[in-house]
Amino acid sequence: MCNKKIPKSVIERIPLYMNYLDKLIEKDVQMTSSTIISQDLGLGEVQVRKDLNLISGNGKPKIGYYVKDLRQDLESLVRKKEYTNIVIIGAGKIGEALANYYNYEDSKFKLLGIFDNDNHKIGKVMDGVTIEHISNIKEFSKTHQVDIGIICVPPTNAQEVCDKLVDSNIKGILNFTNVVLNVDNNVCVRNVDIVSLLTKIAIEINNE
Amino acid sequence: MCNKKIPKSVIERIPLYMNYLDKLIEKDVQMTSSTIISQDLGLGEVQVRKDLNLISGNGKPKIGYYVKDLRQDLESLVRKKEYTNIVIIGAGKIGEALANYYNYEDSKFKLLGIFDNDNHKIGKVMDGVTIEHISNIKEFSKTHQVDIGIICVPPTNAQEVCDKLVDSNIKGILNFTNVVLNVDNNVCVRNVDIVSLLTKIAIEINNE
DNA sequence: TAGATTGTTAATCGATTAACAATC
DNA sequence: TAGATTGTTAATCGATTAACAATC
Repeated sequence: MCNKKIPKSVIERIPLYMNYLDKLIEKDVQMTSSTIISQDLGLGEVQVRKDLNLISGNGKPKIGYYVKDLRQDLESLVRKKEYTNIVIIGAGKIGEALANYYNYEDSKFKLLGIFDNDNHKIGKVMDGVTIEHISNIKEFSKTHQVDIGIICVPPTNAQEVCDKLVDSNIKGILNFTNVVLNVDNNVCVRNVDIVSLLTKIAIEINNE
Repeated sequence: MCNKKIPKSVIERIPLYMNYLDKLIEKDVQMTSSTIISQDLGLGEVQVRKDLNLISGNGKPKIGYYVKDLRQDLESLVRKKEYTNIVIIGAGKIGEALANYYNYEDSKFKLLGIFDNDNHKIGKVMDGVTIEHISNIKEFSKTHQVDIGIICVPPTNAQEVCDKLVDSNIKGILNFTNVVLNVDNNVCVRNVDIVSLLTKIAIEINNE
């Protein structure tokens, strides 16, 4: 469908560019350039130039980039519709924190549903969304176009929940457990394990 | 001090190996090998062999590795003392969720303190730790050896809090805001921005 | 025109993978 | 010994950086 394949390394930097451009738009800045962006973000100048050329290709020599156009080019890489729809699985502390997360409101991610397996929680409303039973997820995803599922359940249930999401045709998973999830390679998984992150930091400061 | 410099790419995989070995130890498995590990974790065989050789170097031809010894070699990369001490800055939803995080208990990370700037929260006990005012952090870190600070404050306060941590001689920072923190390069920062993570997933599933 | 910025081509660097000799 | 595993050396791959020509 889209044949412009973006390297992993570039994908890692895209949110950085998006946040940066959003700030420029807030300040009503019209134009920018690879040089300026690279300085402000602490990246290599050529790296930024290559990234932007790949992402947009609308740079003008001597001029640079129109901020709004560039922002739109980034946006179209991320979604072809207005919102990316997400669901949260697991209405515990982490799930709750995510549902309330201060960044959602002005983002293009829309929380469609929260699911849990604890009957005491079903029916409760969290951040304007009613908690449903996990067994409803497949039915739910038939009527709602769910793009990403966020797994915030205890590790023992992680793979089982993951399988349910994949079975519901959800193609993106954000995994907050420390379990290495087993999925088809057409499903995109990213992991946020706090202990793993702390461990990596500990290694780096321990070996300075 | 430690001249065995570990490449970034290897550091990324170390928590994976640690979790894996922990499971083997639970199951009382004595020996393992690069081949087995690579299959179970879905990594390249040579990659695992090279990693383990760099990390430990105690592999025996035809035999493989002693699980417990290998686990200990990994441990000594992460810390030279019993615990890595952490503090949480920001006692909001995210901070609270992290303080209660189900993984802490059996990990080697010890939560020493929680700090906030909201006087209503000071003195409250959260997960057995009393919330203190952020202005106490420097004094606190003189008497406690704090290794890592976790920033869970609103974005507008992130850089200011970061500066306080660095000023308190804390060398590792886990940043839960979407702010690009400005630090000396002897400080190690890792970022966990949910929206950025979701964005990267959205790009990948949008460009399949 | 001169300067600033672009995009591209070539060189370098680092990480992964392949091939293979060494060994318990 | 033969097989399984190790560690190492060489080849490949991808990402970054350097050099430079093109252009508004």
